Amino acid sequence: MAVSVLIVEDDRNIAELLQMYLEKEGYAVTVAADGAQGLSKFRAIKPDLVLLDVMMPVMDGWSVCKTIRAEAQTPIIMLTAKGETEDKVTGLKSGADDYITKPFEMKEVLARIEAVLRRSTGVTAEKKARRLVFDKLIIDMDAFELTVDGKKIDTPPKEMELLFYLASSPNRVYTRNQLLDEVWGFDYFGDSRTVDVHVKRLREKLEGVSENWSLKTVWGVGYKFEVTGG
Amino acid sequence: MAVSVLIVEDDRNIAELLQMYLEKEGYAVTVAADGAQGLSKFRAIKPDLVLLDVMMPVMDGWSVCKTIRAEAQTPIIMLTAKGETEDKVTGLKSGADDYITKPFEMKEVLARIEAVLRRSTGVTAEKKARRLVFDKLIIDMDAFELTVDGKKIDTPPKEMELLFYLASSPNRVYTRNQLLDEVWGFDYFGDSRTVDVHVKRLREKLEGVSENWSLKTVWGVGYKFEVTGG
DNA sequence: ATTTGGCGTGAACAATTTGTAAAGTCTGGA
DNA sequence: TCCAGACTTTACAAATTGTTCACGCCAAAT
Repeated sequence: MAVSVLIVEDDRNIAELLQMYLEKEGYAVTVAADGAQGLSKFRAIKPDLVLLDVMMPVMDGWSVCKTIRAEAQTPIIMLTAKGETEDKVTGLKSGADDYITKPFEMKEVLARIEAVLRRSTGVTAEKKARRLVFDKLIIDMDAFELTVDGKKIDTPPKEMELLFYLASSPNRVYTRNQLLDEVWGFDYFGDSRTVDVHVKRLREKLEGVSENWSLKTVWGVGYKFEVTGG
Repeated sequence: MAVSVLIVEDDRNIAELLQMYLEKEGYAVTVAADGAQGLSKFRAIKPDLVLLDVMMPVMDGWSVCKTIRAEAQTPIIMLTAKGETEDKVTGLKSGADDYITKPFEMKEVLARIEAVLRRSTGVTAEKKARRLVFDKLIIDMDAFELTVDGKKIDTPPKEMELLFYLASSPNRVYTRNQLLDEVWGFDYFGDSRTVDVHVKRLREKLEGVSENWSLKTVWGVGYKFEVTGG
């Protein structure tokens, strides 16, 4: 499957240039003309990487960057005008993975994209992403640690795995049976109410920490890890 | 190319039911009425997946399962009567990949088929669009969210499914009985006026939002989701 | 205009689903 | 073996949804 790149850039010339070049290199490219549109396209297509301009109408690059970071680990490369060096700090703080200054050469863009993808897929190709970061919440399956509001919370395996699974696809609903299949294993034949109990215990650990996400019940269907735009 | 499924089941009703549903989902279905026939058809068409009943004349499910396993890695899902929990162990030992207990819901069968295929090959039948977008209206069955005019509207399962079904084929009329079959399930025997009530509640949520679409009554026939050129 | 069957609506009732506490079971380590 | 923590099951109240029913109105046919 092709690697997909979302370009968020209001200057149509630059956007088209990038698109043309990247498509020639075999990337699947989507273009958004402002921050708001970028965010909505991001949610719709879940690209492998985002090229994000800083100066944009409607919603600037930093905001988009932070919002994306609150929902996903997708690598982000920021594009900014020359001379705004202080932006670099802001950008990296907002969660960007790399940083390119205009005017840039296409070769450089390509090189950086490949570097970032290598870095992130080097982790995700073999293993899946084993670490999820949301606002005030870190789910680290490598260290097997749950960090809530800066504090480590001792959490049993099943709860960790359940939360990790739900949070891996924010906003998506899973039925109890799906969760039993995926978290407990397809050969598990227990009562589906077991899920309820684990959700309850997770909620005790997570409640009141952030307005941006929560474990939500979808009545008559199941559960989801809901993330509201930050 | 279509994904092919072989159903080995001696109960003609169940077999036809499964066939109908799976074909509607885009699978190429072949049916065999007993174990021996199942095995010979398996060898002839080499399906991508096998649905295998346990209790059958001529050659029971376990034997067929073991024989298939000796020749191929094709995923196998066993079908068995309720309450025979020890069969679960036997089934998994015989090499089955999953296990469904009768009576089952079609949705669950589909979910399990897709789960097994995803595990083994990563290929499933074409997915339907699970998300419909109209002017000021988003029906998202993955997140199980109805968004009207930018606001999320809390909507019960039946209403969501009914709206989704109607909106999947805009301008097409469905009779109450068709809707009961498709949304409520073929085995539902309630009053068809139930549909009216759900339509009414949907209309309350949707009224006055857009000129471009509406839930319309087709007198003497049924309902449709009407979309006027946008 | 009248008639007839279909439809909209509100409310009562039934059924299902969920939150939660608590008890029971399992498991690995001391 | 015993213990402690983790997991599962059970039970029941509370919340939410699904269904039925009755009544009055409306569309279409005569």
